[in-house]
Amino acid sequence: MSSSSEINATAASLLGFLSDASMTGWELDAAVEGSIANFWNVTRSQVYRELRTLADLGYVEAGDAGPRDRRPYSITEAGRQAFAEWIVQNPGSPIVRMPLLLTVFFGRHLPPDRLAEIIEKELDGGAEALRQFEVMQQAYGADPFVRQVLQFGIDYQKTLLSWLEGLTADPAIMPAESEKASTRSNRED
Amino acid sequence: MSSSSEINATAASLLGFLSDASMTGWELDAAVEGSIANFWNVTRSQVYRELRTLADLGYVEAGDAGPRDRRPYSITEAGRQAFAEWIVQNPGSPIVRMPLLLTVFFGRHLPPDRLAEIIEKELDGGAEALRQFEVMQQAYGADPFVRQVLQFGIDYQKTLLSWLEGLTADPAIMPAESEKASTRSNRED
DNA sequence: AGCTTGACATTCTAAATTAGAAGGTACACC
DNA sequence: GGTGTACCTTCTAATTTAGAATGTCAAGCT
Repeated sequence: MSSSSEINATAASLLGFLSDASMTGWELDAAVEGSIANFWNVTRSQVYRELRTLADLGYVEAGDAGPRDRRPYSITEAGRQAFAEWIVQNPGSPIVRMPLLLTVFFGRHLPPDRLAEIIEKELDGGAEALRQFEVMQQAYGADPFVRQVLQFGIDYQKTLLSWLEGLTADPAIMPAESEKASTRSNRED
Repeated sequence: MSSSSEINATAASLLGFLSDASMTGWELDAAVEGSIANFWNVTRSQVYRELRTLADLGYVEAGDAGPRDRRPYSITEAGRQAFAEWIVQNPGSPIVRMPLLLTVFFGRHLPPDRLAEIIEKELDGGAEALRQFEVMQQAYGADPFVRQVLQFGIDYQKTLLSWLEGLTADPAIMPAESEKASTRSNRED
């Protein structure tokens, strides 16, 4: 009630990063990409746009342009306060778009072979993502909060993977499973 | 390559519903809300807009307006084909926005008490969502594909819940946990 | 019957968001 | 000293969103 200007979660995240160190838009984009991108999608243009908005609000301050118009932004006292006000709020409801679940939902319109292919590919992708998260947890382990978020990524990927395996094992979905894993190792691509 | 007009996943979903029965925009919105809304967000306006687009493309046909401008749409042969072409594609990558994870990620800027509150609330919400999915699985159990999608919802919620419980148990995150579960069963609301 | 209320159904509009093209700079290497 | 590539920001058109605006019918009340 006391604060009239509510910032959105993306802007708030930028403030969050900036409260550790001054950064340019480019660096912020990289920071986002390397951390929260998996559960909070931000495009590069949005980083720059929000940065300008935040500057207008007085929450960040642009330093002098460096080498390639490289402009470092630093958080202001007002910015720290805005961030503090944002983060105590109840987090909003998640918004997800999972095309895979759409495909499975309408799966009865899909040739079983094709579905099997799709699931196989998702299994590969999921395993890869899981590995990524595990590597990141090694690297970023310092902050326990960050560590827990990465842990969620790991838990989630594992859940996804075993669900996918459950799909392949469901006879109502994969009826024509005649040949088992024996011949599997032959085919590669 | 053979098809020039690619439809988006939302439009495709509408075709998916319409392949079972003709429906009005309102009914489609309700169908979406009662099934895929959890993993594919669609607003009402988008339903109507896509319906018009699909009509322009010849994938659906509008029937005569009924009682309250209520206009039933039915899928055409071309529509069935477009849907068939859409569903065999590789599902795109998921896009998620989870404010909760943002909050935890920046959790060190948050008073521990407040974080505990937030987690508690999320635990409640998650338990409720889990119940919902379980009820839905009872009701919609007919189609095994739908059943599996609901199963994913259940698995996911369970993962979320145990992760949240892990958070409350992490001393690096919840340092001031003095009183344990003993008094918990008393409070009901 | 006439009136009121609320649920039903669609359309419209302003704002937010996105993807990615466009424009420009500096550094490293030849 | 010239050239290519990676760096860094800005811009624009298209898409998407939330929800206000508009209107209709049905049921219950007097």
